[in-house]
Amino acid sequence: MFSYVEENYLKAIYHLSQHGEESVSTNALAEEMKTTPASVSDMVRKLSKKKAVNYQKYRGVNVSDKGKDIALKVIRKHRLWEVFLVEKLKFKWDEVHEIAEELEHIKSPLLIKRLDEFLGFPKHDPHGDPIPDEDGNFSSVKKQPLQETEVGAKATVIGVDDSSPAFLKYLDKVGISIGTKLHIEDKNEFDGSMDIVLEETKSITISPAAAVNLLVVIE
Amino acid sequence: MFSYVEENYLKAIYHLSQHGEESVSTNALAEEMKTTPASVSDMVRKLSKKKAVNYQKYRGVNVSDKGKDIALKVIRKHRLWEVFLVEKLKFKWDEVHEIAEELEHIKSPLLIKRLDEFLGFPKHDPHGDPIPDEDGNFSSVKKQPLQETEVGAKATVIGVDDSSPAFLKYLDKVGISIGTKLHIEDKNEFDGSMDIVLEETKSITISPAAAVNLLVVIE
DNA sequence: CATTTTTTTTAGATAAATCAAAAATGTACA
DNA sequence: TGTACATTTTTGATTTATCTAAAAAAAATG
Repeated sequence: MFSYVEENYLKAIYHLSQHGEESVSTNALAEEMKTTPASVSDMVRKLSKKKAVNYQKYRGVNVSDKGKDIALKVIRKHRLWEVFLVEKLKFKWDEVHEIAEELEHIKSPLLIKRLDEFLGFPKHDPHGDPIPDEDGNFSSVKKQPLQETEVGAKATVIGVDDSSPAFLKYLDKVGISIGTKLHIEDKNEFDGSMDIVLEETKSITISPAAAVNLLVVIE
Repeated sequence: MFSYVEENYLKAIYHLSQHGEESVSTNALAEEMKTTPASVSDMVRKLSKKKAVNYQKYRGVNVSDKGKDIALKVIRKHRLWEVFLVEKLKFKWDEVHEIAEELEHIKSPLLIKRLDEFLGFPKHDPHGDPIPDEDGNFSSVKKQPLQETEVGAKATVIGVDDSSPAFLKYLDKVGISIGTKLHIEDKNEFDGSMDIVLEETKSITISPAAAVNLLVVIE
């Protein structure tokens, strides 16, 4: 139905219209897709003929309901594969994007259903971005840096902002990984460090530098 | 370097030259690839220019060392993904081929290295076909039906020939899956049934109908 | 509001993979 | 050994995605 390339265009149009203008310009799309405005014009006309986008010459473009559905399915696949790569194959957070760009175009819906199940129905990818469900709905829980979470809250680690080897090594050392549940005991005013309890057992103190880069959702 | 389509041609040429003639005809390749002889002619000329095949007009075609290397890498990926689909995602043996046809073209060599590791370095796919290693070498152990294995032997289940739901359900019920280790206690002459011990603990009797469809390697 | 600048589209070309029809080559057997 | 049949290649076209250069439209500016 839709080619690999068309899927990528739809994903890019959806992406750009999400953070920023509701109507996406040809130039902006060309930059995102690393191609020329001329190619974008052609492709957008084609997607319009297929009813995947709303488009009027010189007026920018936007995904239609149909296009949005396709874009969200691709995003769902991308993020599930990222979880797989990090959690099961031990890739680092910053190594997975390129591979997931390929994997996201594998067609079988049953494959994705089974993968989702295998991964335990994750709601966020390793970057903390939400994974849409089969119908394109996002989980309502919002990610936030641990730093901004108040004392007394219980939270689950869903990802990191900083994926430097040093930080990942540190997390490994103190026993934090995706899915780790934690309880915030106290914030120390004088240096901003936080006292937290991991999995109701291990107490640690975490620096503000680490806490801003650790993404959690509140339970 | 080589496109998705070129990889498939190389795989098909390698495949056909394996069981049968050493030189592959245009018509045979067209049938295998579900395309026309005209298309095959074009592609083969192109692969020849790229030094992936040895080819002389009207004389058939064969993979070069370079082409063989590519074909084996694709086969390795295909079979590793099949193991993943069956063992981890609980697909049935006969559902995985089509999906693996897509997955085999994902490029990242690191992905395959990690996948191999994650799966425990399997030597055979769920159909009992050997998985080439990174250098294209096949394991020397040969698969055989349990039926042909002699009394006293210790063997490991590597796959099945029959993937009907009924047979798979039966295997599940008696506790046989890929990797199950078994010891052959006795063969009963009168009906050809076999007494075997699974994982050194569970004794069962298996009918000849089941034993011919169960593929094992001897340890 | 006319002119310049920017953005976008169109036109014409190219590369990859394909096909149907026509031409060339090889094989078989009478 | 030559003709008929089968196989293979070539030719010319088509589709998809892309590009450069040129034209058209919209936006910005004085």
